[in-house]
Order: sequence, then C-alpha cells, then structure tokens
Amino acid sequence: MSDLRLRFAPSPTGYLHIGGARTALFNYLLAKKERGTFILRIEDTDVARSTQESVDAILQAMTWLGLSYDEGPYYQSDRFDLYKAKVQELLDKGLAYRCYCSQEELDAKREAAMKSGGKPKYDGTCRERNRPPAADAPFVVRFKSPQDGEVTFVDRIKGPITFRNEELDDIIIQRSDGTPTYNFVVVVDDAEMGVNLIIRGDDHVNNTPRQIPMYTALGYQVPVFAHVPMILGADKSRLSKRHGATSVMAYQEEGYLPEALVNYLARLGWSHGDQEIFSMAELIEKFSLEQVGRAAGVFNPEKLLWLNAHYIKSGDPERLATLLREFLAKLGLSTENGPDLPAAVKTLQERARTLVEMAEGAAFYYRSEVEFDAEAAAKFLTADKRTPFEALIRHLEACTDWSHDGIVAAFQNVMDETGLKLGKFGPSVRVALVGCTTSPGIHEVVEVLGQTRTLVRLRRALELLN
RNA sequence: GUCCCUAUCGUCUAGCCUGGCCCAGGACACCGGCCUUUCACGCCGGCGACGGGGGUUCGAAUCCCCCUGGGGACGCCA
Repeated sequence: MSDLRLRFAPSPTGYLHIGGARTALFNYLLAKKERGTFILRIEDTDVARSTQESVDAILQAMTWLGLSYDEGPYYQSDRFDLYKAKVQELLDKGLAYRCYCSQEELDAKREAAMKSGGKPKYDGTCRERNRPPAADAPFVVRFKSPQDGEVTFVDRIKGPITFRNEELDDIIIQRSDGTPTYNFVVVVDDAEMGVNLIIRGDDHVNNTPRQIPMYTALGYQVPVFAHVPMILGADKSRLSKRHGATSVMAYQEEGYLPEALVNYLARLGWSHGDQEIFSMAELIEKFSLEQVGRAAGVFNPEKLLWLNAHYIKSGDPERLATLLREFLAKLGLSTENGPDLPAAVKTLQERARTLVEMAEGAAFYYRSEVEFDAEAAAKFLTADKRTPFEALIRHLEACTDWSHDGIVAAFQNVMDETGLKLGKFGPSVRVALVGCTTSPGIHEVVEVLGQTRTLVRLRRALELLN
C-alpha cells in the first residue's frame, strides 16, 4: 500500500458518460498500479439536481466496467456540517465575507463587464462592506481571492500553468440558502480525505487557481493536479448526445463488452508505443500519466466497434453465451430447447461485432421453424435440388459420427453420388437450414443444429421444392 | 470579449524532453487483391499527416518567437 490517494467525484445529475468513465478509469488504473487508494465521492451539493437514480446508474456503470473503489461512496450531502464549520472558520479569519448583492445586480454587472470587453468577474462591492444593508438581508459567502501576484501549479499532464490573480474574482462558497458550492467543498473534501493527486477533466483547469488559495487559507496542503483532455465528437465540439451514445450503459445495451470500452477509453488520449490491445491487468501494469496526451481527442465509434469485435472473437464462448442469452431474449427467443449455446457462439464469434449482431446471427438456431427470406427461397429452393436434398437427408440420417469430419463425409457422399460440387447445392442447404443466404459455414451449422433439427429442417424444405 | 489549454495521416496515436537512425512508424476507417460453399475472419498491398511564417543549427516533426486553427473556463451547476 502506498500513500497515494485518488478519487473519482461524479455529480449524480445523470448517467455515467464516456468522459467521466475515462476519468474514473485513469484514477483507478493509477491507484491499482501504485497500490494506492481509490475513493468514490458523490458530489451532490446541488440538492435540487441530484438524484438517487443517478447515483445508482453511476454505480452500476462503474461495476460493469470493473472500476471498484477502496473507499466510499462518500456523499457530500452527509457532510454539510463540516462545510458549515469551514465556512465559519474562513469568516472568522477574515478570509471570507458576506455578500448581499442580489442575483439581478450580479447579472447586470456581468453583462456590463462582458460588454466592455472584460472578464465578467464579481466587482467586489461587498468585500469591504462593514454591516448588512438590513438586519435580515439574505447573503451568500464569498472567498477573498488574492488580488495581485499570480498562482502557478505544475500539472502532471500539462506542465506548469500560471494565472494572474487579478483574473480571479471572489467566488461564492455558500449560497443564500446556506448550502455550500462545488469549488469550496471539493477543496475541503479532497483535503479532509487526504487526496494527494487529483486526476480530473480539463474543464477544471480554470478552477484550480481559485481552489489553491482556499487550500492555503484553510491550512491544507495543496495536492498535485493532473488534468486530462476532453473527449470531443466527430465535429470537434464537446462530446454530447448528438454525437451518438454518451452513456456507458448504452454501450452495454448495444452489445459491447466492458473490456472493449475500457480498452478504447484507455487508448483515447493515452498510449504505450504502438500497442492497441490491453487487458485491464496490462493497463494497470503499464498506465502512466507521462504517456497521457495533452490535446483533446475525438471519440471514434468505429474503432470502439473494432475493439469490440476483437474481444468477441477472442472471448470465452461460455461467458459470451451467458451474456448473449439476454440479447436473444430481447428478440423473443429462448435457448432452452435449442442447440448448445456456447457451440452456437463459436460459429458466430468471428462474424459478429456486437452481442446484438451475434443474437441476430444466432436467431435461426433457436427459432422453432425456419423463417424463409422470400427472395432466397425463390432462388435456391428450386425443384432441381430434390436429388441432392434427398441424398443429403439419406446420408445425414445414416451418419453415426455427428462431428465436423462425419458431416463433411456425408456431404462428400452426396457430391460423389450426384456429381455436384458443394457450390451447386450448398447455398440451397443453407437456405433450408437458416432461411437466408448468409450464415456460419454450412458444416458448422449442421453440426451445431444437431441431427434431429437438421433433418427436420431439410425435410420441410424438401416439401417446399417444386 | 477576457483568460487558460492545445496543434503529426479523416480519426486514435508513435516519434518531440535527450535535434541527424523519420523523404515520419502503428492502429481504425477507406480502396484494391488473395483465401472461400455464403457472410465474415484472416493475410497481402495501397491511399494518407509533421497547420502557416520567421528564426537557431552543418542539420528541425523535434529548440525559440509570431500567426492561425481547435478546445475549455468565465453560474447562488459540478
């Protein structure tokens, strides 16, 4: 165990999205690699927007991805007393002050500042105010940010970053309803929880110079920061719903394997030479902040698909079969009275890129009756196939070795007897057994279907030949 | 608008720190071919980038400056 303490701190206002998942992954990987502690903290200070459903959805997605945490989940909504005390401490030290400006006043000031070409920062009206305008006037609490000099921090990914303090304004740390705000609680919690390396999204770079003075004001040690670049959509704008699915669990529903998403997310913005395929164990072993890129990256669904295809091809048939059942069920199919599912999976592993595709490809195995594609039936189930079909039925009936070799031998007998090449009647047999013209290899299909089902389907097709 | 970050094939990236091995390598996608009873897989080949301009240097993708492009932040959201 090292003393490295990391955290993932999502706010429960929706599902876990792709960007959050990657941030969580990087934290997880480094925690595992360095044998540190990975903390999960739920940032629900915005009581109105936070929901239990979102918490559950985030937890579920993390479980699916295999991102387990060592501590937590902590809920900020359980810690309001602590924040209150810390706000009071700053007030007592004179490092924070009550601000009585109304929302409307602030909006007007912001707009005016923007118009005159400046940064829309708070003008500090209440900074030096001595007493409230009225005894019961509502107020927020603002942190007194330093007004001159500059803050510099060395980002583990981007290097040194400097801000002039005059760019900063006095941010609100407590709302008029008494609840604390993000920029304040994140500092208190990270410090109180002993987090010493903060890996978070790029969009927080600008928050960092406002948070650093708060660490100091509260007597905390400033942690190290590592800001990972954003994930963009194909049009280079911030990834959002209009670029396709952004929810982690949507990928599960679309038939993706968690290892494919993990692998993809890891390689988006991080690299290890030319290697593309990484297991979780390998990522833990090889991950390092030094190899994380500094520029934003475009989310490429096609590459994710390719990775998913890879993991389906190389996956364990038994496991894939277990996962596939749910997808077959969505098609209204039960595997109970059908062929052995892992065997069926093996015939589809190299032709399905997702479990959805695999379920579609496996459907014919589990339908009680073949559903014929009209065009395929018209083209291939023709009267001239009667002879080879009868021969095939005879040889398959007589087959005592229902193995790949035994089945190949039966087909060979038909070829010898009729003088027809496989290409002459194979496609018709496929349509008879599957219903359409694309499927796994015909011998494989026959083998997996089994003797009884194969013969039933061939005889029924024979009746249709006329 | 202001501030911050960033810049190698369409996309993800290697190389950049420690200039020459790079007329820039890998992967996805795309295009051709091979394999083949179908569809795929696989294999082989092709297309394709150092944003622009100045420097520094014998030599720059690599170092410096400017420009431009892209992203982010500017909330009593997180």
